[in-house]
Amino acid sequence: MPELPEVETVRCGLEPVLVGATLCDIEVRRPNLRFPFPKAFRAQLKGATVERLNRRAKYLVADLSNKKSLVMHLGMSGRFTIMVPNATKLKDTAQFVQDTGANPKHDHVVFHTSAGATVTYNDPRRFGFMILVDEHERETHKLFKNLGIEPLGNQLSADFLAARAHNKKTDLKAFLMDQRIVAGLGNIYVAEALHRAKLNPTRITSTLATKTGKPTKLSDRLVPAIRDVLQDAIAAGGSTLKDYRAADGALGYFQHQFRVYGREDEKCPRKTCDGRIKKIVQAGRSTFYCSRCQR
DNA sequence: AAAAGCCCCTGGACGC
DNA sequence: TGCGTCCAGGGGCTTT
Repeated sequence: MPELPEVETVRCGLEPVLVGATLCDIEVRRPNLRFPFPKAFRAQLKGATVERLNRRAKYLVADLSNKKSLVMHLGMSGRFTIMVPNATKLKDTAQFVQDTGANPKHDHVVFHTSAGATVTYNDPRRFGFMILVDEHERETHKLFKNLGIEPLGNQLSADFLAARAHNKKTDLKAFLMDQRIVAGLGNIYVAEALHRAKLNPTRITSTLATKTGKPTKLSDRLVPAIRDVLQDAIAAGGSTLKDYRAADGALGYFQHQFRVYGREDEKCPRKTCDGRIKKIVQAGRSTFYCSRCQR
């Protein structure tokens, strides 16, 4: 499910409820998600105060007062819902639960804050996970140490892309999906960024750079395409496919702005292009693009 | 070292 | 209505 814009939307929703809150209890309703919960998971969280809630790539990182960080990944189907004290009247609660559309049998973790709020993690496919890392591991843990740059930070540049693309034989789809290069893009936003940049997802990555590893005009185009699509998606509250919701239960609306993703056989949305959107499979996953204007 | 497969898991859409 | 099949916002791990 969630790529960078969805995770950022969730982070923004959770932040006002969790930051500054003390976790007075945690229900862990099964032994594992994708990975087993860490030993003493509940005990380590209980009584801790959340000092910050950050996002790194597609991870949420809650820094705790006990010098640990709770690292959470939503996998494909993970979502959070918040209930605050004012909405706990039975009728409101029932309505709210119904509105979120989540099957309560997949409510795997419930955080209770001292302010009376409840934050529930629901994840039917259980590809998500939660782990605890020590303060000193916040950047060196194996999940983080190989992560690439944040695409919305100032490290993303044509020079950077060219340097990483130099001599690479993979295609652009794989290049942008590789979290070790740029972290946070996924299947949707790679497709959307490549359309905005007029670049074919099957293009060989090394063509983003000259023989000496300097940027070509192609990498110049790719940088704003990546930034813009992510910023636009965050502004729209992410994308809602199937069951994604922001933590406050709101739907994201960026899916209405998809230019190619899920639009097989539709006309290319670029006004000056009369191509149609194609669907191909790369590395076992669908790719949507216009073969006319994306070269 | 880089790249390609396999796999984890549930549920919704579709065809018969 | 009830199957069986395919597909889905990810990424760790194993194999080439």
